[in-house]
Amino acid sequence: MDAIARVRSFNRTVTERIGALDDGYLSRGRPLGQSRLLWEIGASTGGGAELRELRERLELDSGYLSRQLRALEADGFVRVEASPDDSRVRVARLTPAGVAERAELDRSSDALVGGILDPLTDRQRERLLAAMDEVGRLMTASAVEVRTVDPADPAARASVAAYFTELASRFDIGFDPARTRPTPDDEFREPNGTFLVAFLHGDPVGCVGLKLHGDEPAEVKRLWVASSTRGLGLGARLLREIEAAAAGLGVAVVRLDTNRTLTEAIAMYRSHGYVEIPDFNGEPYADFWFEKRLG
Amino acid sequence: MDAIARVRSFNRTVTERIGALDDGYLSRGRPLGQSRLLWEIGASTGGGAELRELRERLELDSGYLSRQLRALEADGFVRVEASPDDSRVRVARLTPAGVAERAELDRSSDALVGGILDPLTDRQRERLLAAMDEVGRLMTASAVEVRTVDPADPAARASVAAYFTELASRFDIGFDPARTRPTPDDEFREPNGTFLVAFLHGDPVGCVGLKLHGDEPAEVKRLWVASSTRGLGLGARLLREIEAAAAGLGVAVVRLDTNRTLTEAIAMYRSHGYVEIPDFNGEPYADFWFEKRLG
DNA sequence: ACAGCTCTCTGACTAGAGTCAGAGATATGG
DNA sequence: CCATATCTCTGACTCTAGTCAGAGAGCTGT
Repeated sequence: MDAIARVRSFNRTVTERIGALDDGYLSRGRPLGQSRLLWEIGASTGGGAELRELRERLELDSGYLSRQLRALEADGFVRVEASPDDSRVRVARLTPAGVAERAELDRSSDALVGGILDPLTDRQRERLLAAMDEVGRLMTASAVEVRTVDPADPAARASVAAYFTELASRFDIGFDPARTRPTPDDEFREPNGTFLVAFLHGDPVGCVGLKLHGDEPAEVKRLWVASSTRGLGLGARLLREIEAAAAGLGVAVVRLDTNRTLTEAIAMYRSHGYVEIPDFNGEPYADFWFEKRLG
Repeated sequence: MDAIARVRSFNRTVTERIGALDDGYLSRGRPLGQSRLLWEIGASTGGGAELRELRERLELDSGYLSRQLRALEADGFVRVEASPDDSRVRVARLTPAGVAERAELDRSSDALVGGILDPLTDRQRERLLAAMDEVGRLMTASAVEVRTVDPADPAARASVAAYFTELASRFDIGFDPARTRPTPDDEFREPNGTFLVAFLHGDPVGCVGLKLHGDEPAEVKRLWVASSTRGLGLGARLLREIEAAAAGLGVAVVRLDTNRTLTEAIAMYRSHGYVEIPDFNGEPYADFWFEKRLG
């Protein structure tokens, strides 16, 4: 059976069984949308959910959301009131009855999950959960999109900021961006270089920059993967993609530096054909320097 | 993370990505139901699909199906005509335009599957497909329902018939039901015994019978698993359930006989605590006899 | 031949989900 | 303070999906 047929067959089995999980929401005699909304309002931390945020999360039309909330209000599960900060913004919060109802939804959904797990032996159950985790991880990995982005773009800025924060927490000597060798935006922009950002559901979850040095080897910098997406092979993917971009720009050799605390990164460089070389840039935070000949 | 949370998380990831596969059907500007129908008609072998069969397969209301077909006819994708055998029955077949349209649907659905698989490395892809197979298998296993059924019930009859057919094809000396020791229905009925059938989507896919012998050990017979559901642990499950049923009827020891060609069954008996004993029933087709003390 | 059944079709509904335009209230920068 | 933008709400729609009752044509056993 070829790959596509296997995915299709998976799709059939899973949608049939997992699709039934939505029935938990339907089982309380309320349209699915309202139950989901009830659930989502309850999921918001503490004080309730701003409507605009709900709209964004659930991708709902504003008129539609409004009507759904009215229905939930009529049932006494939700109260909608103006936000104290900005009275254009309205905030939905569950009433005690709403909290109870949501707990009931949870329970019936749990029961449906139980219907899937209970007929299995412990060993089968463990294997199913492990396989589910694997499918979930790899499908998440495949949902990640890597795009060339201008280094001044908010997504690039956020990525680099997160990268620096990460360095500060990992390096045993801390990290001060001011002490590292600076790289102005322009050096990550064609024709001087390029910058890639990995997005998951629109949020940046990784990045990598490339800085050309004329005939000298180009430099790979700012390779970062959000902690939420570790283990998906995203670092390797960014590395592959930046190497491909470099090759496309006529680069024959790439170099990079790294810190001794970044052990996974060092292992990854070695396993992807990078070989250790002496200090080539005097970067104060670096302990190791690597090089790879492309193509 | 507990089991239920893991299933929920799987659900979220998968429905988001896999749900998109339906978009392939929607992408041609036609309601989902019609595209599915078009696809299903094309999937029928050769001459077209009988409406009653389509209705059954897709669980559609007869009026609803009729309307959908009219729409597809109006688009020139389908012709519906009376069956030559029975002119109450109508048969839907694709026109050449319909065949082309269906191929187009296939292509856009393939492209969506590709969108999932393409961003992955070969190794990741192989792991994803393997994990999908595993999830599919185990979720199918958990969809199997084992019920006590009267031995005269059509599902029980069909199971036993399939069991005999299987024996005939496996035994090196063939199998003639008339030569085996007969078991009248009543011996698989309480208070003389019991009979379990495993159902998948309403179809029988396995069975097992129990025949009491007063204070003597009870006998497990007719243990069968459909070839379509091998490898799901269904044989072991039926064995467990019949042992539980036996224990519930006060049985302390169960026995069974088996043929040397049924090697998986023999291995299963051994691994489930059955020990070999001498011939206790003179069954002409048996080569091995086993016994297990319950509880 | 005809009663009773099977199969399909039509008409008349309902419900959920979602879209769109614009009104009204409130904030904010200049 | 005014123009402009933001946020929510209402009213008026559309579409898909699906249900139900009953009519009409055709088959089958007696």
